[in-house]
Amino acid sequence: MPEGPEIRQTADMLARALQHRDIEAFDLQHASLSQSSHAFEGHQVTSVDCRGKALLTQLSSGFTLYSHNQLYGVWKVTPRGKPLKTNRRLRLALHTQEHSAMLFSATDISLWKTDEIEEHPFLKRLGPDVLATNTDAELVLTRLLGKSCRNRQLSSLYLDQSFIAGLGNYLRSEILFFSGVNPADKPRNLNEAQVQALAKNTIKISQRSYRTSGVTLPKKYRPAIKKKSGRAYEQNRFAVFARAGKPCHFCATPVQKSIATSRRIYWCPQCQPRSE
DNA sequence: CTTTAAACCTGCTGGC
DNA sequence: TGCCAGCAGGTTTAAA
Repeated sequence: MPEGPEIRQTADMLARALQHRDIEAFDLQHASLSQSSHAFEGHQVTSVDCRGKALLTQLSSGFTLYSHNQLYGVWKVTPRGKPLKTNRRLRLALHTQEHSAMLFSATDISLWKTDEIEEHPFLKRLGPDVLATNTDAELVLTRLLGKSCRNRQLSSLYLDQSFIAGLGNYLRSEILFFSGVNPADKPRNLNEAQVQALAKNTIKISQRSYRTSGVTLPKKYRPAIKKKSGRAYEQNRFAVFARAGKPCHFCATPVQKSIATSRRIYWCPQCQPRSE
């Protein structure tokens, strides 16, 4: 169940386990890989990167593995040979001397020649990755005010991967909230300060989520929580997302919930008034 | 051009 | 306990 920050952490995890290590064994379960042993046999993983929510595992064979987790795919890394308890369907496993990296459940998997990966139809349409080092607030601002974005509702724009890749449903609610803008507004109707805040927070909140493994609510608004999982943790990850009816941390007004672009969205009517 | 609705894939949860 | 409907942090497609 990943958005950009979670996918980037997965890429980091895979890189730690696989990068520059010999692939000693592999298991190609997914149909699209059945004739692809040559890409893995006797080779190494050169790098693991992500573009939005797509993972790109580059191999020394000159091929790059494209995989997209969608809602349900998941990568697991274990010490080599340690059995893993799961009912999920294994799609792909790469084993180094020390580790096993296994991809479960994902269906969107394909192998590309590295120099042709840009031809992938999904990658071709992506905007800049929100967590890429050269993506900054200025770039987001430029895109917000660009022709194809400025007249669209923020609620729609902030799920569109061609605007900024890696944004997703919880980041949408959180970024709009911290920017004090209403989901129904459009970039062209915001004032200067609002667009600037929005651009800045798009980067800031995404980076915070990456750094904290998915927590966008600043520490000072959260009770001390020991475990990085469980109900208390889940209920205090976000400022507004999944907090319908609960008091806004800034003004105590009940958080609103509705459906926008077929997905849940949350906002504070007091902190995020319409600007039109 | 922009928005909306439905469909698809798989996994998990909650209600009966 | 078992089954099923409904939902999920995603994406594509067609249609309005």
